[in-house]
Amino acid sequence: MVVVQVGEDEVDRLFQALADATRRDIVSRVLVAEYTVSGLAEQYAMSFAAVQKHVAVLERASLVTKEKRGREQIVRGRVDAVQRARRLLDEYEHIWRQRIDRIGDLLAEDASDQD
Amino acid sequence: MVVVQVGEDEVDRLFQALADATRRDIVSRVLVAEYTVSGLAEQYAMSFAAVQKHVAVLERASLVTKEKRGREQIVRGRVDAVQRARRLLDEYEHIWRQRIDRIGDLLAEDASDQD
DNA sequence: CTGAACTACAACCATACGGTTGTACGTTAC
DNA sequence: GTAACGTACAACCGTATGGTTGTAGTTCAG
Repeated sequence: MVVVQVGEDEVDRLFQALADATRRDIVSRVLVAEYTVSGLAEQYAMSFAAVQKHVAVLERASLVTKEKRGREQIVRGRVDAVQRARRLLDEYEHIWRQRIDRIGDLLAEDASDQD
Repeated sequence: MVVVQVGEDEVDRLFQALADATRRDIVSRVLVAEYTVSGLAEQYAMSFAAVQKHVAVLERASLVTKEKRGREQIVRGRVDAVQRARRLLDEYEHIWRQRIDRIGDLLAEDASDQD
């Protein structure tokens, strides 16, 4: 089977983390440069705690890492998680291509294929 | 800029739709073959209405289409939506590569680059 | 040492989500 | 025409989500 062998709930967390504009913006920022949590919070019109929660969601989804440096916490983006998400979508496209191939097969053979 | 020009809430819907294992399974099925809604519902240990809701979420995210045929509704996967999601993630990787390039620049030049 | 800065976390609120059951309506079959 | 099928949708429930404020613990500066 072509089904990916990553934990389903892990994938859930990945896409769920990406399903918020603020979080996607955070990801694109921390992929470019390092930010402290408060440095990120300054960028958005919401409370510090709200941004803190967003970062926590991203961390649980492995999209960012936090590293304590003195009294501040450095946030960095993890491109490998992004790549994994992209690869999952690649698989869907691959499945779809097989469908196209199968249509070709059906046209070539008899139409007696059901399951 | 490399920033994609798709509505943010549209992207929200896309990733949010993908953030559920049942919905991802539906997508992979309807990318391979056509299903009726009740045909899909048979595949899962949940009520028909629950599956119906999942399909509605996928439809709102443009990941599937529904086409009425007689008394049944045919569900098909839209690979273009999958591709768009994949392309969004591609951009994140691209941003990340630019960061790598920038690090190279900093090493080559003087370290007087801040913003 | 004291105060300010950075973070963590709990409590709370409104809303959305995933699931259920029940009802209603168009379509097919007999 | 009637019964069964496929679908749509509303109402409801428990829980998760995204936001807030408030409190408390570390760490840095003076």
